Amino acid sequence: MNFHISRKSKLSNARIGFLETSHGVIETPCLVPVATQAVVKTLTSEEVAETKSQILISNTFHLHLKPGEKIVQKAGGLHDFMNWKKPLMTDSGGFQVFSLGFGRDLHIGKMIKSDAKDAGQQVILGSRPKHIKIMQDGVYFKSPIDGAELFIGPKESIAIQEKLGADIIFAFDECTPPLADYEYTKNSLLKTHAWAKICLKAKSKVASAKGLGGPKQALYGIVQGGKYKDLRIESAKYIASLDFDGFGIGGEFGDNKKIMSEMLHWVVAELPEKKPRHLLGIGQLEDMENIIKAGVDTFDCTIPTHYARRGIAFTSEGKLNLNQTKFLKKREPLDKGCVCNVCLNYKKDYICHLLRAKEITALKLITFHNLCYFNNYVEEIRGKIKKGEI
RNA sequence: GCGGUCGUAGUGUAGUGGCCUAACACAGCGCUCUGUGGCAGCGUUAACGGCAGUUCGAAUCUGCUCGACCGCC
Repeated sequence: MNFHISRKSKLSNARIGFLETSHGVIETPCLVPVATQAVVKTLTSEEVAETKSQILISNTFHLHLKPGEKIVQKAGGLHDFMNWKKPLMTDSGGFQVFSLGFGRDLHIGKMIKSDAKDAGQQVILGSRPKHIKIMQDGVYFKSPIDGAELFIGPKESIAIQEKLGADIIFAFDECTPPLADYEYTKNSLLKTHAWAKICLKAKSKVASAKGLGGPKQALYGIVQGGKYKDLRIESAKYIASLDFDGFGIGGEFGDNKKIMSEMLHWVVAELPEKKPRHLLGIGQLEDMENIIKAGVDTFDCTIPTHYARRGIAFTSEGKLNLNQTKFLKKREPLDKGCVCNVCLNYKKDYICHLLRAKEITALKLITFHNLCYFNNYVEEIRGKIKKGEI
């Protein structure tokens, strides 16, 4: 993998870059749609390509469970398996350490809102999640399929990701819970750092016969540190000192936009200029300009696809909940300025009807539109950087 | 015409004298969702067919009435 920066903003940390992989080049900053189970839910890979999506991210944990990396490897790797010709990333499973652990116990996501804090819940040093065991060398999960104990540590994650064969893979980390106190976060950080080193060591230096894994596969380290400035900086410094091809920034980012930008600036200041930075799991429309201005090159987010399946379309008029009956009377496209295939061919009344009739095509149409809308939105931001506006 | 059964939120049901300020599911309306359960959660709107009576007290018992369904002439 190669990364070239073609333009740097004079007004911010924003930059235009080209990330070259063996499956093509992507222009950054760039949204990475989420294909957890080797599919962008509701769409075929060809349809995803039509939404101007440049790269997708799949998930190590989920694909390890189903269908298992051996099946994918036999199919020739993820690209062939899912018929996606462009670049791919795989997340390491580190997020599942949170989402299946404290996330599940406390019914929280990584973006905690202040009312949950008021409930007095906290994760302190010594707290243990109910359904998984976080150990020094990895994590014992319980398979949701047959309840079998399932161990994933840094070595295991890398081995799986090499078999899956994405262009960019991530180090195994613990996504720190947003309710974690300083001590827990610090301790968690040390684990993530130790695992980062093991991941680097575990990664094959020689290309396999099938071209999966090996030197062509880029490995990103992940910065944690929660909401604590000194820990974020410590983590960024440490991860940056290791021989990673790029960097992921994970964990929580506060509960408002201002804090998010601030936290990103702490981290980005410590990362090498020339290597790509990926922000994990963040990408609301209203966040995009800020995270890009903070110096983020790629970012994955479930918002466009996840919201689509709840009937919510993103438009220049804001979020529209197409379940609402008022849309049955609107004979107009989701967004009047959008030229995506859905907006050119379908109207709100029809999509509203499909949603209310529980027809799966509704989810597909909105997913397609939302991805187009998000990708266009990022494209516009790239345009602004090129024009020197941000 | 006679006999019987039954009428509870939009729909389907629960409740058979006081714990009913009437419950549940779905539908409706609104909100939440950031390294994804095509989920889920939260809030909210909304009903005892009608009229008399019995009773301290009626969705519940009685009478009449209206309506639906079934059976028989």
